[in-house]
Amino acid sequence: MSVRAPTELGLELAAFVPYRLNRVAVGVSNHLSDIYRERFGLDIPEWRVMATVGSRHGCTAQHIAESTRMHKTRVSRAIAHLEERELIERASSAADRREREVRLTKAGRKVYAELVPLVLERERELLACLTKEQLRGLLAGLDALESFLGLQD
Amino acid sequence: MSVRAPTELGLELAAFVPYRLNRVAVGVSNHLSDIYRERFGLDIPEWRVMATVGSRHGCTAQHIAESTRMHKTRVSRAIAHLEERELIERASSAADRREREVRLTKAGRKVYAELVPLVLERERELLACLTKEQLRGLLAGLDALESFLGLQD
DNA sequence: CACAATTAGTTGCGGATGCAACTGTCTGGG
DNA sequence: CCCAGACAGTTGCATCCGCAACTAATTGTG
Repeated sequence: MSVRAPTELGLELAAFVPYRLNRVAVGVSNHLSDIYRERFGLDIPEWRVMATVGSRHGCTAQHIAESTRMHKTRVSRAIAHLEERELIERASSAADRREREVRLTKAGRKVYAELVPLVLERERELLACLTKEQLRGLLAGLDALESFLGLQD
Repeated sequence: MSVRAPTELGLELAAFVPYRLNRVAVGVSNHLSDIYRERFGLDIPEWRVMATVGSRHGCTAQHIAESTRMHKTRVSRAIAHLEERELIERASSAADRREREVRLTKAGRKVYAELVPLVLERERELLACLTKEQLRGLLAGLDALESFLGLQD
């Protein structure tokens, strides 16, 4: 199956899947970030840290970095900002004092509890533009690409 | 606070479509950039400028910015780098002297001619991990999402 | 024809980011 | 028991990026 005419010499970015994927991912991210940026003042790394910490009962920066695939310095700085805003708190782990256990504060849990439903609703709105077959195909395509690229968890 | 099942209110990033799209797009972009970064020393903005200019016979920075949806300053700086490397050249437009017509130099056309087949081959390799059904679903999903997000050309 | 508004493109600046080097802590082979 | 190496996390530094302000040229409107 050919994506474009095989005789074409040039490259049309608008039909080039890596480029289209990037553009759609950025568009979806912007569409979503309206919520956590404008309403809660979070940027992308901070939102991802909140999402990761909120779905567990405490975790390390190392775990957040692996889970979100962000660079450890990006995680470190996002954690520092969130700690300043008192949305998360850290305690040195007793078992390994190199580690610091990250948890949501009461204020952080409040933000998380407000934010998650809004974000899931945005996802639902977004996916509503797809037919069931398109959604199934898109998810299957993402599965296959994640597998090919070694991105599975 | 009330007891709740984490799967009801919690958010699992690994199953969250905006996050999966971003991760796959970054992975695909890295997979692709091995070619233009390591073999030709181009970064992403430079590669996109080359791809846009190469498929036309001269265009303006404005056109490149619209076509690639990059910020005009990002385009301006990429063009400056490529001009230093003598892969592109600029000439003031006679019709509108604010504009500068961007073209590939001979060296630029050589890089473009080598690069495009390699990049298209990478895209083919990537898409080969998908079944026909998955590819059709993915492309249909991208179409629908681009339309929903107002990203059509 | 004059001048305000618009457009193409560049640049100063503050903030974000990744890499490498660093601190402090843990661990395993001798 | 000790020290080299590994590991968690932070920070200095160079670079990248977008916003806003700027220059220069064009267009529209009276």
